[in-house]
Amino acid sequence: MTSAPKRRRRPDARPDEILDAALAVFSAKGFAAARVEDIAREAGLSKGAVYLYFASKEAMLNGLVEQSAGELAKGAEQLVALGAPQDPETAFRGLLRMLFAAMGDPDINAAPRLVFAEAGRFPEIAAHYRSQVLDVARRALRALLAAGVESGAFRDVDADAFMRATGGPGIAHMALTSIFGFPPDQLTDPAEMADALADILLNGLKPRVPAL
Amino acid sequence: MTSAPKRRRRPDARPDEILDAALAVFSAKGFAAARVEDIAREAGLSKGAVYLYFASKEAMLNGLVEQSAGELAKGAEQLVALGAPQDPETAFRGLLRMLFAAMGDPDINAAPRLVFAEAGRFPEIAAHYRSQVLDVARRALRALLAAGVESGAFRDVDADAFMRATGGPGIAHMALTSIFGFPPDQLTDPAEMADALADILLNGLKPRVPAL
Amino acid sequence: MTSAPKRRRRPDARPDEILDAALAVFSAKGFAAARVEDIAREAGLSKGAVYLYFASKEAMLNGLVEQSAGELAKGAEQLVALGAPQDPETAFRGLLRMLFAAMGDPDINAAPRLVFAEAGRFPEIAAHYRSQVLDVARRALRALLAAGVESGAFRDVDADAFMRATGGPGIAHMALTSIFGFPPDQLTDPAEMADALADILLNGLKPRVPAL
Amino acid sequence: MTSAPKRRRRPDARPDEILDAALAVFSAKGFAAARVEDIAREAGLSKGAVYLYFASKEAMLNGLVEQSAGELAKGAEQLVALGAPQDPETAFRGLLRMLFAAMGDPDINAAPRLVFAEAGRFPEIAAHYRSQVLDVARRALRALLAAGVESGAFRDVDADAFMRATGGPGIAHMALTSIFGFPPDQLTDPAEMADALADILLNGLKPRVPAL
DNA sequence: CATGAATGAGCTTTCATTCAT
DNA sequence: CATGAATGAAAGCTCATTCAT
Repeated sequence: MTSAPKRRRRPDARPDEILDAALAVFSAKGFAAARVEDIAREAGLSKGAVYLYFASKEAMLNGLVEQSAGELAKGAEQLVALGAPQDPETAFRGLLRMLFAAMGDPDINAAPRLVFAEAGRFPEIAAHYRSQVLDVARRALRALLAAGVESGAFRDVDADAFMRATGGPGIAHMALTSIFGFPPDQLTDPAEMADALADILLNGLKPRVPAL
Repeated sequence: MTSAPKRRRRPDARPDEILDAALAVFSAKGFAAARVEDIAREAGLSKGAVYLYFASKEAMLNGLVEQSAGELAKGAEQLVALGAPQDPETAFRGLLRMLFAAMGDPDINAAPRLVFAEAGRFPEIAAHYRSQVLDVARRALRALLAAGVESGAFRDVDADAFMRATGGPGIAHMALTSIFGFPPDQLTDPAEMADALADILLNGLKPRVPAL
Repeated sequence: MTSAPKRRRRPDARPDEILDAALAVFSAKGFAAARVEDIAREAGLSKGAVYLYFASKEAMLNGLVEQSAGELAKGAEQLVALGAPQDPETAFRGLLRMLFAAMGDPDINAAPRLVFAEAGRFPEIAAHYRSQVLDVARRALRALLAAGVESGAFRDVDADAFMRATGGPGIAHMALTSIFGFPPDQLTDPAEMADALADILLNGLKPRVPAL
Repeated sequence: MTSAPKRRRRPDARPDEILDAALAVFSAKGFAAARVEDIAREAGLSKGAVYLYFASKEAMLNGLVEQSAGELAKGAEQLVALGAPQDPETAFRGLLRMLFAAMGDPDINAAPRLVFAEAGRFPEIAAHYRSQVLDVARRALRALLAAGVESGAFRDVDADAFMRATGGPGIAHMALTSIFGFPPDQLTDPAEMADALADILLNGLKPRVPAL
């Protein structure tokens, strides 16, 4: 509560503060159109100070992506690992709920949105995301799928199709809400949306009755 | 059919040639990093000539988006309108096949990818896409859903959830293949992928047996 | 006498005009402190236009050095080659006159001064000057010396010492007049200065009388 | 004589340590491109500490020049003053030896090289060097020349020409070896080079035989 | 005395846009 | 219609200098 002395607030928080600011500005203007000075101002620093912590604008983007990729992958993996063995269906519902909650929150989906927008022109970022997020997610989903097949809850569908069926709606949700400002007609609550999806997908994954 | 001297084939094709070139360059470098000179070269014109047809770089982006939005919406609408009344399930399968074929082809998905990447910073583009593509798609899907419910093929699920469940996997497919270069494990053929998805979703949409 | 249209005076003279301007500005401020904008203004162009002809500030320096090195070496070589066979002493006097005339004229010695000042931090420039100017000069002097020895006009002194004895005073002249603004006490005319030097050196190079 | 803790050896040596560091960095990169931080590191200090001793980067350059100018002039003057009365020829040989030894040693000629490179854009430095070094050297040479004339060893040549003939080869030696990395063909030893020069010049300065 | 985080002016370079030809 | 030289407004990055600690 003491007066904050302009300079040197939290000694080691600077890099993270800058990354937060960078995410905000990149997210708002795109990487190429973002100005370092804007990031600096957003972080409460001068332009030059930013370069004490990051060697270039691109270094900030990389730092950002690494940070977010780590969090993302860890989250999904844990969730699946936790619930899968006991009850694949419940684990799947939980996964979708988390996915929609994250993808529907502009603050949380800012990093993924950025990666979507920029990965096309930064092969390193694409590769990093692929190995740190997508591959991890695929493994997690494959495990979940295997557990479900084992328990008799799921049919043995193609893992890549399963990944698209599961993750795709989340991405679509993000795009519709945070990029296009699409007004939701009925299902405003992410959890309800997730449950509605889970309802369709779990039903669709269920083993068919022999007669059919 | 007379021999054309390379240039000035169809006197009015210039704008479209430029838009094609612009799509290629925007897609490769992003709007902000794309140089008008590159677009001009790609179109076989001088830098100055481009400005005879478009008032600014942003005008090219708008033209591009309008063009692509028109095509996209028309395609989806027609497909649904055509097949829906007779056989909603077959129409749905056809829709998914078209979606995956389009989203898996880098030449075709270039425009949607671009819109995804740039809509965040161009509200007009977002609005245009929303009204010309998303709203149209929603109406078409709603009609398809209604037809399916009517015929007893589908349950009456939420339309927005249905849209996410249908379009999402297509977007995911585009991202995985064209942005992240994700290697498909088993399902390389878009049609098979579409069918696998249709299999899951149609099953999931099927009305439950009362007993269950 | 027609009105000069601001743009496009002599179509292909631009690079040379820019190099002239660059020499003036580099010479006045040094390479590092020179601003491209100053060069542009000196050349009657905008900042950006300079980059239509040279890729970078350093490219201008290189262009400058190459240009000047070529002229310099050619001049010295021709002079020596012309007079040496007939009359080494006269050729030597001519060489010194040319050297002092060049080194005493700020417009002419600007390029050598620049090379002196910057070669230390641009190894390529040093190497280029060494091979294109210094080595050529050494060969020319060696030939002159050999001709003089043959004709009995010179003793057979060390070629490198001869080079220092001949070129050094020229460099000193340049430094004293153009760098330090040293006021000449008596010998203001470069030709007289050259002749006074020639008098000392030719006398010193003369074979000693056996008795002495 | 007690063990010094590395830092703070001689309390007043700091300025000189900084000047040493500054000379090294200026010499390597040129004044404009030299960074104060590099100088500080070279001197084993923090960037800020340098400013406790020098008000600005330019102040370091001035300090450096003053220091070196003093040493240089004093050396030459003493040498000439010492030997001139007794034996002008020997004094001249000694002067040349000292000159070549100094000009051939990169550590010793660093300061003169720097002055050569920068005096053009720092009028104060040029003026200081002119009055503290060049004028002193001219007086010393004039005295040596007068002594030689008196003793019958030298002809009465122009003093400025004499200065160029004496100092020029030294400057050339410095340039060839320390700036251009010119490979010496035969005379590697500075003393031999000085003697070869002395041989030519002393011979050239000798009064002519009446008959000639 | 000493530190090093912070500042901000200034520089090189790029590129959308214009316009004389 | 077409060209491409020219413009000039940015923007990324550097670094001399300051100052709270």
